[in-house]
Amino acid sequence: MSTDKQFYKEHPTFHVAVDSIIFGFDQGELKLLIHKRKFEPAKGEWSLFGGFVQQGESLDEAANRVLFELTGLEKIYMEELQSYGEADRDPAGRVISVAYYALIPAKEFIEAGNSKYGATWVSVKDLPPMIMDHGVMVKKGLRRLKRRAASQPIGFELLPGEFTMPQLQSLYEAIYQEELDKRNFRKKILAMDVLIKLDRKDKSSSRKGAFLYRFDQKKYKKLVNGGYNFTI
Amino acid sequence: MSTDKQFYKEHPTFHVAVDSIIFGFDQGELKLLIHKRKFEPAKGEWSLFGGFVQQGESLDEAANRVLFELTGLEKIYMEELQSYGEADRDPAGRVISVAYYALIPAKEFIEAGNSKYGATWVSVKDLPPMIMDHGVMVKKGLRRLKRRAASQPIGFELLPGEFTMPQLQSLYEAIYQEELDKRNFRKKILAMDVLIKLDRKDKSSSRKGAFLYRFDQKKYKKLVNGGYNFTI
DNA sequence: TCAAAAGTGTTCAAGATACACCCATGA
DNA sequence: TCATGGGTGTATCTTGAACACTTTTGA
Repeated sequence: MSTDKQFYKEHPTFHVAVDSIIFGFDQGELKLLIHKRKFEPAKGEWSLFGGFVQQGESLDEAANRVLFELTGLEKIYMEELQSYGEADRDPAGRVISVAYYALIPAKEFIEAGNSKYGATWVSVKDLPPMIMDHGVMVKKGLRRLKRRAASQPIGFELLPGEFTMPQLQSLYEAIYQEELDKRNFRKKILAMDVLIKLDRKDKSSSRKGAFLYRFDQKKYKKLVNGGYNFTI
Repeated sequence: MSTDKQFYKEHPTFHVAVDSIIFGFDQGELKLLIHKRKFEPAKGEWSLFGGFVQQGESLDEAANRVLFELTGLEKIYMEELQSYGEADRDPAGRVISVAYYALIPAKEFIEAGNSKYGATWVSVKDLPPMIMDHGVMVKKGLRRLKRRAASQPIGFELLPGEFTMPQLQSLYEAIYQEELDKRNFRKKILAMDVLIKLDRKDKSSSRKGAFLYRFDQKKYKKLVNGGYNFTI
């Protein structure tokens, strides 16, 4: 075993960071959580939330830790997006960064934006310039979100546990950046038979009120095991 | 700037490796290029081809270098798949690995398999156990290939520049692991209008001979820019 | 002449799209 | 009573799936 370590030792080591593309949904808009960088270089410029991987910590663990330190949120939907390893991507030294994207439920939306880290939600339709390759990461994250949302029920991660049809539709419209026909949308979603309709209404956005639904995780898993394919 | 380096310095560094899932297509079968590991631990067990990232070298460059050193091939289709960063994934020490998948054209198939590194092509339908998390990587690579092949014309990367319809269909059957109807397959492919039919035939597999086609890269790019979506 | 692979069209079913009006409610 | 957003059904078109026979040619 000592010979192997010998072997590995010939090779260089690198700082490894995780950067998170954190999406939220509010006011009918898809938003991204960013902050102003606290140290040089590029101090004061917009940046994703990131941090260095520590000893004994996996990449996933590092990503979850960084998100937790920032927002206090745990058990958030997170998925690796892509690694960024250009030798000169960080002017302050070589850092290999693994980008993750995360979906924050609407319920937790406000608090996350009010954290002590100066986090700010910005609309994905109007993104400011960001440091280094963070803009590239976000673009890639958006593309991935679009594709994933069409083929897997991850949209629900961006909504509260109980939501209305108009809310759900508005979310998909924000992700796809296009308007959908509400009759066809309902038909499609309900045909998949993964929603539970509650007998309560949400009256916060209309006098009539809209029925609340819940996503049926168990039913969904059964369908998937039976070879079912979620598609919107 | 020295303060930043100071800042980075507080954080640990890691060995970073690339591991390549190398697919080839031959005899109607989708195959994977692997070799027997040359050093402890797990010496002599099946392993993907990998290597450590070097100073001044990006991840993509490292992946291409490793593939070149192994097969002598350049300009091969390669794409990052996923990073693997469990703290204990390598028993000989902490290594963060970035998995890539590569598609080797049929033409280069044989030479790659005959390299001095003892490379061996194995059918993806009958994979041997592999070291560490390499089996997991391959599974993920296969899933990705399936999805990509359905939505982007990457299948052509696995064929020679000129190919016949039966060959192309056989490739898709190998990727999807299911049989396709040849009339429907032709209809779909030809309807996309990205193939150039040549007036020559390949007679190596039948007396009648099958017409050769080429993939029309330019036409495809135009279609994509026009919002077209490749789908098989 | 015949074996073996290449090539070709049509029918049917399902899913996607387009589209317009009534309902419930609080102010 | 009326303004606002929620809710519903049908007709048409497009797309995918199923399916069988003829052609070419070298041995």
